[in-house]
Amino acid sequence: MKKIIAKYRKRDFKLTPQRIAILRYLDGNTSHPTADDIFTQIKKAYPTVSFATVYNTLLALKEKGEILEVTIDPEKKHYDSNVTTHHHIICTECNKIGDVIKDYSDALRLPSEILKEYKTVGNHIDFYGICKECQKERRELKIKN
Amino acid sequence: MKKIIAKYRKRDFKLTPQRIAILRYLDGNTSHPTADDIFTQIKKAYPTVSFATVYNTLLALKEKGEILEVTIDPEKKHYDSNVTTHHHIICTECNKIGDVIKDYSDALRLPSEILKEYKTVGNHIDFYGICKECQKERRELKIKN
DNA sequence: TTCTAATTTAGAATTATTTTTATTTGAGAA
DNA sequence: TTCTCAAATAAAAATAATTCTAAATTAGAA
Repeated sequence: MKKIIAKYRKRDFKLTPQRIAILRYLDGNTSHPTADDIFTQIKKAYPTVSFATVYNTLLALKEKGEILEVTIDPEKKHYDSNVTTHHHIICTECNKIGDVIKDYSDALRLPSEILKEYKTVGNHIDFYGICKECQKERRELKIKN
Repeated sequence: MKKIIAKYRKRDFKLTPQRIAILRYLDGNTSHPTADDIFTQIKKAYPTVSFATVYNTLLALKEKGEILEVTIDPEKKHYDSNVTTHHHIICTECNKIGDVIKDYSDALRLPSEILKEYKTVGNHIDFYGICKECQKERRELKIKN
């Protein structure tokens, strides 16, 4: 974390205690939190923190390329501090978002009609599945019924 | 369209004039409209139509598997009457959503760690690019400046 | 034609997110 | 260390998408 603070100090990003708390919370966090998750967490240490601060900070970090906004849950945005190439797998039962560390870029050749029409700049791949815990719950339900 | 009406009449889906108008609007429509787009369109013929009707109808159709909810725009849901395997390409300038008719299912082999953890049920692939019109606009801007 | 459960409507409520505004503060300059 | 001010904060209001509610209407079965 020391490193992180030093890094931001150099980068036109005023380090306030609230921002440091948000950075700390996001650093290495693979839970893909929403703005509300972050707000709830930061509120524990800074009871007066406002949503505006959380959203402002997330926007600033997004613009710096330090975090990604994850569009995968139709109800709300999630945030991911892992900006390296990876994908997500969402449990269709509990909506938990997991990481899939793999680069599929070579596998996705677009049809020539599309390449003619678009200057392509990237892609998103998400997977859907049922996680181990939810599979277990399903088995237990089956036994009961 | 006659066919469509006959099809729904058989399927536990009460056909009201509003619903027929929504079905007509969605049939073969590749514009990936939002609930608001649909509402605005239907209002022309049925000025008293409410958002609740649009959302109710979309939910019913989604549950029947007749349309897909497209989670690609972080601000709102889009709907797609094409339920066959295909993908989307979003223009990063104008946010227009285009179709990519191609099946990549063979190309996406999940890592074994994931296969151990999840019973996989599907995937979503989206592409990002700049569409022809926006490329043109960019060129014209460059000339002006 | 009648009946009834499903659907529609208008409007209020809810939820996520953004904006506004007045006040406070981090951090560089003196 | 203190001063200064652009940037950040907090509280609250605004906005936008979606859902809920309760009363009125209606599609389609009988």
